[in-house]
Amino acid sequence: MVEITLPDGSKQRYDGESVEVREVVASLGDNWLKTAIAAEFDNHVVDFHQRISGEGSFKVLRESDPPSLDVLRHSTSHLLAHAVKTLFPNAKLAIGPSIQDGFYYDFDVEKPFTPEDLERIESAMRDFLKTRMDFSREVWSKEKAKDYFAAEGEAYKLELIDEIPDSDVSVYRMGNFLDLCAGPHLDSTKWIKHFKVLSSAGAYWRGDSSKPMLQRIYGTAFYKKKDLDEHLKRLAEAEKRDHRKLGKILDLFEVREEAGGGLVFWNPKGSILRETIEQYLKEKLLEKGYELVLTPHIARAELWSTSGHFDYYSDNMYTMEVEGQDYVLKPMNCPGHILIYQRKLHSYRDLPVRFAEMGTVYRRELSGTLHGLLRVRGFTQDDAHIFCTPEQLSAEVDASLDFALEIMADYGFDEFKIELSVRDPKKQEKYAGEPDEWDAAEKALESSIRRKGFPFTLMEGEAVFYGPKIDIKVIDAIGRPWQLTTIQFDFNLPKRFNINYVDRDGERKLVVMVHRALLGSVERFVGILTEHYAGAFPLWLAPVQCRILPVTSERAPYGKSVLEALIERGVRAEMDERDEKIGYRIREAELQKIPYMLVVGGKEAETGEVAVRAHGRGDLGRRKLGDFIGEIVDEVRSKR
RNA sequence: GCCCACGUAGCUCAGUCGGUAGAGCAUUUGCAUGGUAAGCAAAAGGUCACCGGUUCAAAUCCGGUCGUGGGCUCCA
Repeated sequence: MVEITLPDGSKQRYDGESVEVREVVASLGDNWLKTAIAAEFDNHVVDFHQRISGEGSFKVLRESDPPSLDVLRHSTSHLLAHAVKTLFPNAKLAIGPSIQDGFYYDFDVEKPFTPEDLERIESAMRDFLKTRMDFSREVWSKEKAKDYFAAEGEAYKLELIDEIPDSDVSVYRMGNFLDLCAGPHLDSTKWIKHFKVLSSAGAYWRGDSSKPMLQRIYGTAFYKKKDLDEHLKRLAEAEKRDHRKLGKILDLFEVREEAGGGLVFWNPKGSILRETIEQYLKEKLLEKGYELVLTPHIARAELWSTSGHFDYYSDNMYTMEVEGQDYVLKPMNCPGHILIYQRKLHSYRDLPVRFAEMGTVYRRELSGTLHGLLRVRGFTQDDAHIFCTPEQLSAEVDASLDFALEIMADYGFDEFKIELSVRDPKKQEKYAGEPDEWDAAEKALESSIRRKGFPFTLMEGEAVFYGPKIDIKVIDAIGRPWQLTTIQFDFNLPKRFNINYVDRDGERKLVVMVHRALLGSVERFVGILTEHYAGAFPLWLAPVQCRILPVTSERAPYGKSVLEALIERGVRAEMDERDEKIGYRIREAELQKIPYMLVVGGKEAETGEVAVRAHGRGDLGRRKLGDFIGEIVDEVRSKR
C-alpha cells in the first residue's frame, strides 16, 4: 500500500508495494498529466518513470516550479550527449548534470570540440527534436550495467557504477541513446524547445588535475523563449560590465605583460578610486576602535615555520634567499600582527586588541586561474586581527558583523547571503583546538547572525581546520553573488605563537583570535564595484567627479575660475579646454561616465552660473556656481 | 599547473595561396570658435608578444617561452 498526501491535505492510496509516478499523476486527473513535468515525493524530485513506495507528501511539478527547470536541463544534457555520440561515435561519456544557469556534459574525445562542432551539435539536437522521443527508465543490476557499459567502452560510467552503493542502478533511454543516470528526466522531448549550446572548455574528470582532461560542453535551456532570451541578455549585460573592459575604457588599471600575470598597475584614476575606498575604511576602523599597523613585506622563513604556513602553504609562497637566509614574501598578514601584539605583555584589561592593516600580500596562484582584478597574485587585504578573551568573543563578532553590513550599505549592496561554516562532526581529529572552544565559537557566530535576524546557510564540514567562520556574499546590481566579508576564528595560531594575556587571576591564558576582512581584497573589491556600478561610480567614488567644458576657448578663463572654486572645496574636477566642439567633448565625458559636466559659455560667464549636465541624465539646466558646489559637496558626503 | 583559442600601431581590428603590413579611433600639426553624445584636412606612428627552426623568402608554416581569454565535481 502506498499513501500520498497532496498539498491540499487530501490523501490518496494505491494498491501494491510501489506505484509509478505517472500512474499517480494520471489518477489525479487528465489535465495534470498534460501539464506535469515531474513530481515531488517526500521532498524529493521524482519523474514519471520512477516508482514510489511508503507514505509521503506528493506535489505535482509544473513548468513554473523551480525544480522542473533542473529536470529540463538534465534531459537537455542527454539530448546533447545523444547528438555528440551520433556525430562523434568514439566520444566517451562522463557526467552531464544540470547546474545553476544551465547544464553541461563532459566527454572524452580525441580532439577538442571546435566552435563549428558546437554548431553541428546544436543543429543535430534540433534535428532530433523534429520527432518526439520518449524517455524511459530501466533498473538494471550492477553486473548487467557493467557488462553493457564495458561493451560500449564507457570507462567513466564503469567507474561511476563501482561507486554506487546500491545493488541496482538505473539507466535512461531516449531514442537509441542510453545513459547511466539517476534521473529525474522529462517524460518526453516535447518540453525541450528553447535551449542553446554555449561553449566548450577543458575540464578534468572529477575536477582532479591528476585525472584525464575531458571536454565539457555548456548549454542552457528554458521552458519559455522569453526566459531564454532574458538569460542570454543577462550574459550580454555581464559582458558589458566586465571590469577588465571597463578598466581599460575608464583608464583605471592595467596588468602588464612586462611585469607578469596577476600583478596590477593602478593608473591615476584607479589609484584615486582605491585611495577613496581605503581612506574611508581607515576612518571607519579608527572610529570602531581598531589600531592601524604596518608590517614588512618580507620576513625570515622561520616566522612562517612558526605560523605553520610553510608546511601547508609553501607552494603558494614566493621565497628568496638573502645572505644565506631564506625569506618569504608575505602571503598573509597574521604573523606580522601577532609579532606586534607580542611586543609587550598584555593584561586582560587591554583586551580586545584590534589591529588593522591594508596589508599587501603575494600569493602564487596558478597561472590559469588569474582573472583581471578578481584573481591576482599581489593584492591588498583590508585585514584585521582581533585578540580577545573568550568572554569578549560574542561582542566582537557582533561588532564585526555590524561593521561589515554598514560598509556594504555604503556601496549600495543591500542584499546578502550569509554562510556559517562549522566543523564536520565526524572528523573531529582534523581540526586544531579543543571541542569546547569550537562549540563556543560556533555558538557565538550563530547567535550573532540570529540576533541580526538574518537567514543563513549552515555549511557543515566547510570550516577551515583552524576555526569556524562566517562568510558574507553580497548580491550585485544584476543579481550575482560575490564573496567579500569573512570572519574567522583561529585556534591554531594562538597556540603556535603562544599569544597570551594575563588574566584577573594572574594566570597567563591564550587569547582568542579572530581574522576578519570586510572587503576581502581591495583589488577584487574594485573589480566587483566596477561591475556592480557598470563603471558609472557614484559621485563619492568617481575618479573625476566633475568636468568643466568651456563652450569656446574664449570662455576658458571663466572655466578656470569655476575649476579652482571646485578644487578648493575638495571636488575632483578637471577642465577639457581642447579645441574640439562642445558636442564632441560632451560625448567623451559621457563615455567616461563622469558624473557631472559643467558647460560654461557666454551666458554663464556673465551671470556666474554653470549649465549642469549629469551623466546619463542629460542637461539639468543652469544654476549659480555656489549653489552647484553646495549640492555636489552634499552629494559626496551622502555617498549616494 | 592542465585543455582549447588568441597575441598585428596607444585602443578596436583587417591582412587571401609564405613574397618585408593596412583601416577606424586616439596622437601631432593646420583650418574651423563651435551651446549638450563624433567638424575638416594632413602628418607621424609597427622588433607583426618573445626565442628558435623550415624556406631563396615567415605576421603567415613548425617547436618552445611569456601573456591574455573560456574552463577545470553544482556530481550517475
